[in-house]
Amino acid sequence: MIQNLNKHERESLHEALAKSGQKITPQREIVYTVLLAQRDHPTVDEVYNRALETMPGLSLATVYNCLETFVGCGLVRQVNHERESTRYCPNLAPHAHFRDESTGRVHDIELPKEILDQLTKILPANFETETIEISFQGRTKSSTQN
Amino acid sequence: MIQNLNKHERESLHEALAKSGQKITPQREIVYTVLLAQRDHPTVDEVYNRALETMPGLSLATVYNCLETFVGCGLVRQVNHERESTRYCPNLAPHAHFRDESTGRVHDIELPKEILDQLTKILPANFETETIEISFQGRTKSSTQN
DNA sequence: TTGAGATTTTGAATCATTCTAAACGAGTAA
DNA sequence: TTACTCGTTTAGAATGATTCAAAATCTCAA
Ligand SMILES: [Mn+2]
Ligand SMILES: [Mn+2]
Ligand SMILES: [Zn+2]
Ligand SMILES: [Zn+2]
Repeated sequence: MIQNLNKHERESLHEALAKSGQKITPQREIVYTVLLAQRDHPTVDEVYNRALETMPGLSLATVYNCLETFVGCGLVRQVNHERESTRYCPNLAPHAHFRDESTGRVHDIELPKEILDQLTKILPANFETETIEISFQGRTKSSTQN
Repeated sequence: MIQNLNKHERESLHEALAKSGQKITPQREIVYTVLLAQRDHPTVDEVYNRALETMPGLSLATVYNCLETFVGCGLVRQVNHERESTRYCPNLAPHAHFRDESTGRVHDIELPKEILDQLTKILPANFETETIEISFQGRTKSSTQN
């Protein structure tokens, strides 16, 4: 089963929501809990099915709503690969994503600040960046499968 | 109107198709011509509408087919941003994309080889990359609008 | 306790993309 | 010429993730 949010986690949820004038609700709390519990970049349906175990009446639309809210207040990032279902990531550190094409799994890749800096430097002077997304596609060699 | 392919362009089209055992057809030639004529990363619908001016009977399904064929033989790249329609890019040089959020336009950003090299170095040893995608979102300041 | 405003819920609508099956066309063998 | 093969194109239906609309619930300040 899924642990509750600890004090610090509930704090950042509350703070992020409050900052954009929104409330903590049981549904939002559970959806956020699901995201933190297993950091495998779940799709909406995966979040929905995991959350159902804790709150059987929850609706899919609400999961869409909650996730959209979280993205809107900067608590969570969307991760898109090709045309697949959007995935969600609560890791707020700057990082890239690696999608293993044989398993479909998405891994976080830590992103050195210096690379981000270099990247913004390749832009023409009048281009102002708000976000940068970096995604790798490939395979992970066996051995100790990550 | 749209120029025909020049000798070199028709050559790379023929070669790329032949390499994967496929033929040049009038439809493929026109779709490829449309892509080269205006390098603004058109969507399928945009390609379709531009191609219709030259070949009125062309079907949308065929445009999907042709573009998929081109992607499959490495002639063209798909460009995805968020959940929007897929766009297509015939620029084979390594490059990133910048999406201007106020206009929706997508610009090519030249990508120094050294940055690509550095990027592959941040991966764990057992991660084998096949593709890297880098995309910026932001705005272009006015003045001489690019 | 009440009313306003936010949130959730259900089910329908959207729409880019994919699928299906029939028509077509170029090339080849008979 | 004719018939056959196989890849391609076409029209239209199906799919499926996401969004929308409207009614039901909830929250919370007054
Ligand atoms: Mn692909
Ligand atoms: Mn967005
Ligand atoms: Zn992530
Ligand atoms: Zn491009």
